This record gives sequence, structure tokens and C-alpha cells, in this order.
Amino acid sequence: MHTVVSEEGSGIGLRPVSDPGAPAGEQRVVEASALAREAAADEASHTRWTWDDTNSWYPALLADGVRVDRAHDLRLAHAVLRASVLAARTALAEAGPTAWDRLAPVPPPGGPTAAALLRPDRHPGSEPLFDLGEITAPARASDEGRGTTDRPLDTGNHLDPAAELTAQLLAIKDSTDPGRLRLLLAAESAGALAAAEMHHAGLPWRGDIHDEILTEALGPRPRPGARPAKLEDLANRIRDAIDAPPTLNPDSHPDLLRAMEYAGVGARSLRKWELEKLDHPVIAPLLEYKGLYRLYTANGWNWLDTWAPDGRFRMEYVVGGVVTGRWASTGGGALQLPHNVRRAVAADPGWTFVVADAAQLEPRVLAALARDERMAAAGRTKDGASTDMYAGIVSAGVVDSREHAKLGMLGAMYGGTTGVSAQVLPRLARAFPQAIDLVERAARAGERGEKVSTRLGRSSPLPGDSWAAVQGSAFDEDAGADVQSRARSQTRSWGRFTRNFVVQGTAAEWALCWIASIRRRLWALGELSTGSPPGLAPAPFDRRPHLVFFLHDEVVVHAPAALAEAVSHEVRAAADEAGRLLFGDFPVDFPLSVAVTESYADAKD
DNA sequence: ACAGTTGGCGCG
DNA sequence: AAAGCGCGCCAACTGT
Repeated sequence: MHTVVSEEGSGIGLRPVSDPGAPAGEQRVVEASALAREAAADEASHTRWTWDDTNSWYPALLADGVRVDRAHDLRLAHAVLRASVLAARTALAEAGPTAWDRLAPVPPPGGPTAAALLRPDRHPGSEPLFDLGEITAPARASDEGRGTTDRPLDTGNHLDPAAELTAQLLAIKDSTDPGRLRLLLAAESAGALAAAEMHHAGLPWRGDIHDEILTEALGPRPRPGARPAKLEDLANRIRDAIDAPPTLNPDSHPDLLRAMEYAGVGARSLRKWELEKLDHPVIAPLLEYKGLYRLYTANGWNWLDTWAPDGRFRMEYVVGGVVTGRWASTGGGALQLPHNVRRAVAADPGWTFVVADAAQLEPRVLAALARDERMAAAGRTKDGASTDMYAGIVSAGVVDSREHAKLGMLGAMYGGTTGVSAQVLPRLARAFPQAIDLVERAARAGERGEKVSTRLGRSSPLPGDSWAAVQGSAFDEDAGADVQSRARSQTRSWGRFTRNFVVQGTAAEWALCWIASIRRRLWALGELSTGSPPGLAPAPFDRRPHLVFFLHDEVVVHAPAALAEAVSHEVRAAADEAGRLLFGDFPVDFPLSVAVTESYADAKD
């Protein structure tokens, strides 16, 4: 059963809709302030809360301490169904674009991204005459008092959530594989809930430890506009080493490169791995400068003030933000948290982290996707022994070192054509013909300009118009060699994209099922018994273990110390469950490395 | 003056 | 060793 939530002017509409998509009762209209009460009262019924965008509604519920068990995010589901080849011959896919296609994701409330949309300098007239066709969903109760109600709303594109849900359920039913699409959409929506919950709870962040890390590396925080002391020192050493004037700005690539050329360093770019090959007194201070500069600009004091001012990093995930189905993030760089600041991620007193990551997720996914029994067997754990698939490939006698196994598999999945990875590929193809054939077929489909799909039915986009134009022009009578080679290179490039899409996208589906299962299992563990210290997380997670971070194939759970073992067990069980959901009884293992630790930095991966 | 691009590097 | 996938962010630079 679905409960479709909608804005009704007089309040908030709640409309029951059955799973086949038929009305299952009259719509009720309740006051905005009553929504959390309704959701809380409904907890036992496991209704699927159906709304235009999870971030339009769920943050307000969480702010009232209410968790929702299941959801259907119409915007996310619409995007999947419109593109999926499984649903290509359905009314939803065959119709022209609707307002749902142009709906932009709603940023989480209260964060810098939301605040940026509200800045007074965005006065009328400052917007571009033509945006990219996106419209912004109307503001909700979640935006209380923040003045978002005057965000632009395209009133010519009325969104009718109940009608859209009916259309989507019909498309699923009419698709070539309703079961897979149903699972995909449920997982996608569960991911949206998890992302909102992680934003709400936040990643525990010790500003004092972060400041310690920065001060140790860079010196004390400089005045605005000034360079930190250590950077200034290094800048001087760089200038000295190449006899450059004090006015040389090492942040200016053209200037620095020219000065280095004059000094005869012999660098043709400033890339780290190219500089490392050179032998010159400027190289050492320059590499050190670049490392510290990166820390200072990307994760320095400004980042701390903006993204973790109050002991929590509230990361802004963009569910489905990557074409393959992986999450993206906006602001704060949640998915690029460098290892050298992870020491600042420290559990609350009496609490701990359970950090889990899936070992060699992508090759295991490939083995299962291709139903390659021999490859799956190489990754299977025997008597709890090795959890390392690459070691298993060596034991199976396919290649002679772990490094070769790894480079070969990465090359197969990414489309590498050079070096060790290309040398090893024939051996892999002989040992694991189904797996290699699957990625090769995906690459060739892409080269023909066709779509490819993941296990659960997320399909790749088609190449843009300019792609076809270049392909066409290569067939012209008078096409020059350069045009033809450009076309060939473009063809291979799209093939590498589709080759990787099936693996990366299916791995993303596994991860989505994994976190969906984790969040359900963690909630089922129940409340902390009295006597243990409550954490600093807001309700409804103050006395419960909860997800605080997700990174493609890795999760961090913040848990009362007493529950760490139980949480570890559930996280492992969830990985097994995700494997079965995607691949049924195909014998593939998804082992995790799990660490119970007070600091994220101590979780060795 | 402003928006978009580039080079480089962080993460998986 | 540094090209083969997917991203976001920063500062400097380029184009208008």
C-alpha cells in the first residue's frame, strides 16, 4: 500500500493507493504540522510513503524525530523508468517528456547548498534567461522560516503525484521484468531515505582534532588572504630553487611552469607523477607544497567552518547523481574525504564506529552478472580463509601475482589497452570466458551506439547528437584521416563507458540493497537499554545505531559501544542478503572487512 | 564583471 | 607505472 503525499493549499493531502495503482480510499487533508504524527502512527502498517522528492518531505519528519520505513521517490523512479530498456515499450516511456523529467533534486535543508539558493544576491534578473530546462520543486514544510517559498516554481508544469504513481506502477507491470524494476526502485528510494537520515544525523566530526591536523601540517590558521606559514616557507624554497623572483605565485601553473623551464627543470606539466620522475632541487619542496596546498584549500579551516561547524559533518548526497546509479555529492566533497583528515571523524563518548567495506566488489559483481562459476569460485571464501579475490585468482593458477590479477581485472572492467593489464587480459579471458565476454559485449554495444543495462534494469544513456554527427562525418567521401581517427577514438571511448557501466552500475545496485538492508536491520535492533550513554545524534537516532557515512562500497555505522558486535553481524548479514536479492542462489560471496573503531582513520582498508 | 573552462588531485 | 571507468572541488585562466 502506498500513501501519496501532496501539497494541497489547504494542507497536506494523504491518499491511499493500492499496489496495482488503484485508489484505495478517499484523500485526507491534514495540517502540515500533523504530518509527523500521521507518519509515526502509521509505522506498523509499513505503508510506502510516496512523494515527489524525498528531500521535500522527509527532513521535516526527521526533525520531528520520526523515521519512515519505506518510500517511493517519484522523481528518482521516473528517471529510471524513462531510461530503462526493460520499460521501453510502456506508456510512460513512449510519452513525451513531462514536468517530472525536468524536476531538479531538492537540496537537503539547512545546509550551505540550500542556503546558497536563498542568498539575497540572487535577485530577480540575476538568473540566466534560459536555464537548462530544470524546474525546482516547491518549498515544503521542511523549509519553515527559511524563506524558501519564493523559490522559482514553474506553475505551468503541475505535478500530480497520484497520477504519476499510477503511471509508474503500470510501466513496471508492463515492463519485461517487473521484479527487477520493482527491486531497483525500492532500493533507490530506500537509498534516498538513508541519505536524508545521514544528513540529519551527521558524521561525528571533532573540530578540535581537525584543527590540530591542520595546524600541525600548515602552521596556525592564517589571516584571510594570507598563506599559512608552512606554505609560505615552501613557496620561498621553490622560488630559491629555480631563481624566481619573490613575485612568482606558485599557484599559477603557467607562471610556475615558465619559471621552471627557464631554470632547466625539464617538466612539461605539473602533474605529481611526472614531477616525481625528475631530479631537481625544486621537486621536493614543490611536491610538498602541492600536497599541503590541497589540504588547505579543499579540507582546511574554511571547509571546517562551512561543513562541520558544530561537531557533525552534514554531507549532502545526491542519490542517483551519477549515470551509473552511484551517488554523487554536492558541497563538502563527502565522497572525496581525504584519508589525512579522517582522524577527525571520532565516535561520541560511549559510542563506536562499525566500518565495513566490500572486498573487491566490482569483480565479484562481474562474476555473478556473467554467471561465471570459475571466477566466482576464485572469490569464494573457504573455511573463512582468504577474502581476497585477487589472491584467489593467483591460487587458481591464472596469473602469477596478486598485482597482475588486480591490474588485469581493472583493465577488463575499464577497457585498458596498455601495459600489464593488456598483457594479462588473454590469460583472464581463457580462465574466465563468460566474465570477459560480458564486458566485451557491453563495449561493442556501446560502440554501436546502443544502450546497455545493469542487473536490475538501469540503462545507460545514449551518446549525444554530436557523437552521431562525428560518426556520420567519418563516412563522408572526403573525410580526412584526422576526422576518421577522431571518430574511432570517440567510438572506443563510448565503448569503455558502456563496458564499465554494467559493472559499476550493478555494483551500485548491490550497495543500494546493502544499505537498504542495513538501515532496516539497525532499526530492528531497537533502542538502547537505559544505563548506556545516549549519543549526541538527534532523535530518532539518539539511542540507536545508525548509518552516518556511505562511500560506494563502504559504510560507517555509529553505534553504542555495547551494540558493536550485533551491528557487525547485521552488516554482514545485509551483504549476504544483497547478494541474494541481485543474484539469487548463484554461488558468489560478498565478503566484508569490518572494523570496530573509535576513529574512522583506524579502519584499515 | 561574469561565466565557463582547464589543470590538478582527492575518493571509489 | 601513470591509462583505462565514475565523480566534485579549488584556483587560475580564458572568453565574452
